[in-house]
Amino acid sequence: MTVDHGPGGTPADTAPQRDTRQRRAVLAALDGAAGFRSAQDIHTSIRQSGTAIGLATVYRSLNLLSESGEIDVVRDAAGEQLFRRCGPEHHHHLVCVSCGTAVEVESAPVERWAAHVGEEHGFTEVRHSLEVFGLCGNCGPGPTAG
Amino acid sequence: MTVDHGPGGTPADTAPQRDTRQRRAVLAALDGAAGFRSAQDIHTSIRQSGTAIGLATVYRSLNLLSESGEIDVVRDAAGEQLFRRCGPEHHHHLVCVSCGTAVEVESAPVERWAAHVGEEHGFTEVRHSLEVFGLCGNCGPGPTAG
DNA sequence: CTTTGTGCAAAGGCTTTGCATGCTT
DNA sequence: AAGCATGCAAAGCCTTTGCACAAAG
Repeated sequence: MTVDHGPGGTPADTAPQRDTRQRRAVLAALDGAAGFRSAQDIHTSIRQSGTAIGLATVYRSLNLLSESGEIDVVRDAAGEQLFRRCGPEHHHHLVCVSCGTAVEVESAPVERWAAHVGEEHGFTEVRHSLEVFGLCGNCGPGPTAG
Repeated sequence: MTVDHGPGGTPADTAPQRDTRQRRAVLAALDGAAGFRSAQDIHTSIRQSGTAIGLATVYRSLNLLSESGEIDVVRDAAGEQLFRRCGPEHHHHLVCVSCGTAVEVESAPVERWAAHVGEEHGFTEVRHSLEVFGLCGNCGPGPTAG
């Protein structure tokens, strides 16, 4: 899944970024989304809401945002990057494979487990990526959903 | 990280596959590897060992193998697919980011945690993908490695 | 005015696909 | 003999990059 905050946790190397309409639109699109969204979805969404913006700009903004640690990036099975805005703390997501809704979940046990496993095998600078997928209550086993 | 056995566990829908030299070479390359390898690495490796094979064939074989559940597929941060042969059982890997060595690790606690988290949020058909990365003993913090 | 951001389109990398031929069964 | 597998190369997809213009500070 590849959640990538970077090995060191919080990058915090926030370069002075300008305040443009496009940059704001990207943030807004992220905020308005229930779960993870692809760059192209975000691009389409912004355009549909009336703001002119290029796909390259969306990618550039998204990359800056993720480098600043302001958004999380995961990668789906197809290799497409998915973005979501959330706090800088380390956590994981429970993602609905049907509607894309994502819930941030407590992961303390996993954090410990990962650290433990790493030490046990003599690994250092241990980090991990984890995503949990499933069908949420709304999309769950029903007449049309599965 | 996206380990993809498919939602149902073991696919087992093994279509009759032919026994070709190339197919064998791919399996052999996987067996001879300490950890995960990219399709292109495998391709190069096979050619270097004297077997003629096309890149497309490597991809096709790898895809068939993963669909049959004979190999695991993960995806690195760059979006490249990495393959590794391992048993059909569900497990996870501790991967060295430097040399690619992969260790299969006990994951019972994580299995339970994932199932628990899913239920707690009303999710069904819960599955997960997880990889732990780090520097192994050989590549660990040293004069040139870190 | 200087610097950074934007747009368009082309390029880039990884992966898949089309079509004729070879090998497996 | 029949059919899947192979090879090569072109196409496909997502993403990044180059260059000139516009906007932000």
